[in-house]
Amino acid sequence: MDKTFEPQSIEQQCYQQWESNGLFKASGSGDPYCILLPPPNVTGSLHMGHAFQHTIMDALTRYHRMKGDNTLWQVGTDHAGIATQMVVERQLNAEGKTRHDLGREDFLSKVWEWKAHSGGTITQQMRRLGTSPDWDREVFTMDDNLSKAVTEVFVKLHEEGLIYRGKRLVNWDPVLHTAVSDLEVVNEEEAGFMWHMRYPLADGSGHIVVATTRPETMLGDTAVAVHPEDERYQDFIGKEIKLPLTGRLIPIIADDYVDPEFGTGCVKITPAHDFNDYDMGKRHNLPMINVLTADAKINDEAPEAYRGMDRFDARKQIVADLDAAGLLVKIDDHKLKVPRGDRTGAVIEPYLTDQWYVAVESLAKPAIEAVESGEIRFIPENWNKTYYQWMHNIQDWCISRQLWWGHRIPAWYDDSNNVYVGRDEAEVRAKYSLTDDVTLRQDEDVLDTWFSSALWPFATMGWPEQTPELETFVPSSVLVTGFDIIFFWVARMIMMTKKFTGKIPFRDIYITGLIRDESGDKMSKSKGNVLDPIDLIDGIDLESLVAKRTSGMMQPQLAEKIAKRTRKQFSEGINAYGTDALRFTFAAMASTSRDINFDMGRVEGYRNFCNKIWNASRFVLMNTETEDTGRDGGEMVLSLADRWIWARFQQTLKEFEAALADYRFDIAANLVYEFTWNQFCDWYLELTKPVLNSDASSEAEKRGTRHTLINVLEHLMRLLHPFMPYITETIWQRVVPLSTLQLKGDSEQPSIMVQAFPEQDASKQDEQVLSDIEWVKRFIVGIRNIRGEMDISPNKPLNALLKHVSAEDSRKLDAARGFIDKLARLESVKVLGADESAPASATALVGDMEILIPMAGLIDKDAELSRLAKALDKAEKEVARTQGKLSNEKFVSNAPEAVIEKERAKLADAESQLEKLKQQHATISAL
RNA sequence: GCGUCUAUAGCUCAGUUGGUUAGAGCGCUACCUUGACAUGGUAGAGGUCCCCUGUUCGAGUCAGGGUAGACGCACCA
Repeated sequence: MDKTFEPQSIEQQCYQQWESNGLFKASGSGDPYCILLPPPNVTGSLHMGHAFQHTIMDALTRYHRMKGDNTLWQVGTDHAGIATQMVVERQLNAEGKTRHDLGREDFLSKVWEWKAHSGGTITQQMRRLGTSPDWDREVFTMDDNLSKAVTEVFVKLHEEGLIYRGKRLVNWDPVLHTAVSDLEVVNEEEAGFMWHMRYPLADGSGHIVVATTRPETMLGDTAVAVHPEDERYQDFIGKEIKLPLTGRLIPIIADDYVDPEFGTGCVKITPAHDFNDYDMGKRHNLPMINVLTADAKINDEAPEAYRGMDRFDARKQIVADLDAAGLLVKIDDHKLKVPRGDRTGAVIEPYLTDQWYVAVESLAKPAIEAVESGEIRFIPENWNKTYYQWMHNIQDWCISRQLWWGHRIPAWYDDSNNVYVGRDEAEVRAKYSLTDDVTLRQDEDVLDTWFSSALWPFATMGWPEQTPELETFVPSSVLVTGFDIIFFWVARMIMMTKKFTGKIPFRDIYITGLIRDESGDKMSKSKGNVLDPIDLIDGIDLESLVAKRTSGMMQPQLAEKIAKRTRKQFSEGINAYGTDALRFTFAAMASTSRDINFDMGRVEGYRNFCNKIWNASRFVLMNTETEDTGRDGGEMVLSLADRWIWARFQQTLKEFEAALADYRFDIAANLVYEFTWNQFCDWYLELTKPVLNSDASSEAEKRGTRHTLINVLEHLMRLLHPFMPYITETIWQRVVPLSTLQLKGDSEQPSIMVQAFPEQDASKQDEQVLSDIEWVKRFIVGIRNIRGEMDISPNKPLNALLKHVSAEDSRKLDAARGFIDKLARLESVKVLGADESAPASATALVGDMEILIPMAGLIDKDAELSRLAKALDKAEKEVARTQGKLSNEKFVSNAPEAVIEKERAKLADAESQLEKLKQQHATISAL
């Protein structure tokens, strides 16, 4: 084996082996365990959030597969209507064309072409991460069977009246020329203005001043509203205004909605361009005048002067014209929330159009109940509050999009615009008895991408066919996802799955935190702080990293700053840490926190951990590969250390599985890290050396230790495998032939990933052995302590004297003498009788037992005195603390007996220590 | 406005139902090339658990109030 772990030399080959041997498939036996991959956009490439979530999903999948469950990780990608269409349109634009030049059909075949060519990026990257979904079941949301499910759901919901078409105000993206749902609009506060404009009364008797942030919409005003009880405006209610620039007459109305405190207390009402005004327009039966075109230019409803102007140019012109007419009162600075499309960043317009909607109220009810009843569980639990809050106020879902790429709406119109919904044109004709002479044209619109995503839990299992998978893997076991798509996706899956299968889609919803950079900022291209998980695996040199971070920027002026920052932070580029280190980092960071600041230091630390595992394995193999490990029988004697490491392994295993059951991957990761490094490497491997290297040990003892070394390592590899698939597989391949494991699966090409997870074995949990080794450790550490602080070379053999040795101490000493001599490097150990006096010595305490290292020629008096002073101080504080507690009458009468007992024991310990330390201090001082 | 979350070592974070002297990794200090590993070993330093008040025998943990920050939903034209 190489001296250091080289991940790149093993990973890819390892993965190909697993995939080509079909090891990712559900076994078909055992309890079903299923995870649905949140389908990433085909346009996407793997980011840190994916890598994090995929690590969690893969760890769960591998763990349950090894536990013997019938484990399926269902994989697939999403057609991502808007995102994908934008990518392909951008390519066309670069050639100086638009999608309209190609026409719908040709454009769509271009998109399919793009998908075939570039759509596989993310799934290839997932393979680099070592993920183990069943690739043979990979699904694309526009596959035929998925499309069939989409149509089926649409038709059924329509038949039940839960999908309807209507003319309403929608969020309109004037760049994309499509409606978007509320969720696709982000409202950010921006600096703007409040214009105060004078509206003259029609009878010339005066005027009223309205305040607005959007003066250009005045072209579509159909009323001015005041509060019914606003004393200032009582006389105006019912009068008419002559709307400036248009000359239209509009009424002054009274409505509770108006806040008299805000602005002037008079609101211009534009029902076709504002959601609140729309409602008011309905209440008062106001006309709705749409003054905008689909790309947000002024349309022909407006006076000729403004027609064809962009909305923002029109704003300037209208303000100027009002000013010129003496109607502009003032302009105040004003902060306002500006709605922008989450894809385009364009300012969204409320826009009056015909769209398709899902009436969600009746679907929401059972979806709320599924969580309230505990049938579906959020982890961490408080996310259910977010869920309820949204679900209780849920609005009808606008599902039609004026795009080309997506599931086309299964609705047809005749020449009189009567609408017919059905699975296809033939069915529509039959259903509505339409003869062939009636021409039908299909609705041009497609469905919101999230409509098909909502069907993911059952559509991927073959619905509407009644398949065995549908039976077995619905509900799935756990959904692992980020909180950003609870509404977009999670809630809608619950609604749709309940509706169409009667079952819940998943039992647990594990909501992960969001990966941010090391100082808590969101990773974004414009901040230049994005890390590519693949770069952490393979490494990247500085120049390539800078180039990557500064290329293709929306705002090129930021490039210089980003380059500078990158050069400072990664002066050496990024090392190749390997997949296992990256995965382990994600696992270790997966606490309940909602923001996770990604710290490169952690990856480096866990890369070192990989190396530690690698070298520990080298040590084990060096001592076992050409030796008898007891596979074929032969007498074996297990040392105290051998029995201890098994007991310690069992303890770790138990806690590890408990942590996984609670989705506490951070705890699980820390447990195995601690066991591997601090127990197995630091202590156990050292404890085997005295056995293996000593002529005094019998062949049976050596065999027992070799057997333990190889088999604990083999168990450890299986324990670590869900988090670190590559390194464990690689080492395991070398280790398993020497172990006594009963192989599962293909015996020609065995793989760790289909072996059984280590089993908890109560018979190996041995408290006595655990406490014996703790005693040994304290003994050894005590001596090392003296060496460290007295500056005695670790190589110098020492002679130790022991005082106050109990029968129990004596037993432990006998059992562990070989280990202690070697690890503490002792030349001799002598137990002093009660009446024997000791020479001046440095001391260490192990419980009541005192270890003395005679100072003659070795020890610096002052150093030992200061060491003792420190220990004395500690002991004194402890005595004072416990005494204080125990002398408190209230504590003694109120605290549970066990707690009091514990305090008493602590006090006794501390007092006896203090006594010994005082004596020792006196002895040394006297020298 | 309604709701959720966060604040612990220089940095990034753990700390279960209140009960040892509050932990880990990284970083830092000193020593160490010892035949698994310097991506290592041994020893060590480092904390007003954001602040205040309360409940309790006992609070990092519970309650109330504040401060600072993050996020979600709804929004006033």
